[in-house]
Amino acid sequence: MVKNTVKLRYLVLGLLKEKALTGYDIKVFLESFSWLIGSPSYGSLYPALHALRDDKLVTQEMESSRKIYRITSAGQQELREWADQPLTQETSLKTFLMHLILSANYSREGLTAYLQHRQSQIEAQRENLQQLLQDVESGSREPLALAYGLFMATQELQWLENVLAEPREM
Amino acid sequence: MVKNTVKLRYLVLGLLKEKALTGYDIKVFLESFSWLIGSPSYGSLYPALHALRDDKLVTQEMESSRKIYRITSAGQQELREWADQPLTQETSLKTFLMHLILSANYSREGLTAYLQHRQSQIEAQRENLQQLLQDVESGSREPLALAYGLFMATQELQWLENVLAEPREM
DNA sequence: GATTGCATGTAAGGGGTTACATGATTTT
DNA sequence: AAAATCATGTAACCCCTTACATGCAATC
Repeated sequence: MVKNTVKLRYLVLGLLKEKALTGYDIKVFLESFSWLIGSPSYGSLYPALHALRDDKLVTQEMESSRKIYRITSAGQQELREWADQPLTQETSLKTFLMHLILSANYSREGLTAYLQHRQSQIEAQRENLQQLLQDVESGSREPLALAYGLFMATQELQWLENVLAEPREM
Repeated sequence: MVKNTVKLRYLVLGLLKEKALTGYDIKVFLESFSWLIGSPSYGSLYPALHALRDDKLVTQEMESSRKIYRITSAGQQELREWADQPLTQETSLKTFLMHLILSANYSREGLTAYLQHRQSQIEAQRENLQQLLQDVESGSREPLALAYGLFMATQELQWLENVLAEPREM
């Protein structure tokens, strides 16, 4: 039975927009980010490709015993519609990085808006973490996790500031 | 029907080891890290607490219309066994942060080993990202995601180095 | 010619989210 | 007394992982 695999669906579609790839290629590329967001298993990746093929959003061709997938115009259409969606509150790092991977599908304005949305969200959470860290002081809490969160929040804000300041980098 | 919710199970158990909490308290605390790893929904959190209670790993008491959960000695035992497990390859940021939150359950040696494991993993992936970024140069790839990954990898390595250099911080 | 890496796939089951529901307590 | 926040819960459904399985291609 063909399932939706919604998140992966658009990630895969976005990668195929850049370049025709095999399932294996996609897996290898996404492995580069596994320390951040993990990497999808073949058990989800291949079914996702089959579903995209069945929905005519990608084509599948054999080439020296490898299956090359190419995005169709219908696929590009669907990807555009997906990218145009209003952004939700939820922006875990995983979701955020996924959007960065698909950033080629955004207009510069859309991308800027997205980055700013992320920025304000992290700013708020950073203050919250700072407060929590002060509350524990010499307490028995989990200061390592709080310290890590605070550090990474600060660094990501730095990165966002740099990227937003230099639009040509986008 | 009571399901297992394995990952959450130990996260919750670890938080309860520090302090008696309600489901709501746990949710609010984990929300502090939502920009990094998301936050579990109540639809998974409450069933996880019920399962822990049914397994006698936590106790449940009413207190002014709130349900306070406390870890039992059986729960502490199970948590220790879980923390003693050999580490797997998989170390997404989510898994890593989860371990940091539970760091109070590790011996200093165990924690050091875990941090070093993470360190060597990120070092390898950082080199890989660097290579990928060079390969694209002026190409049509997803340089924003690669740049983000590389930046965050570098920063996390910095953090790990600092923490490992100052054991009293742990 | 055997081992390792490339490459693709399926079935069962697990762990989670979404959407829906409810009520108590505090604040305006 | 209305609105917002605190607080808990369930059921359906979804997406993904795990474990298993296969075969070709390249290298030793």
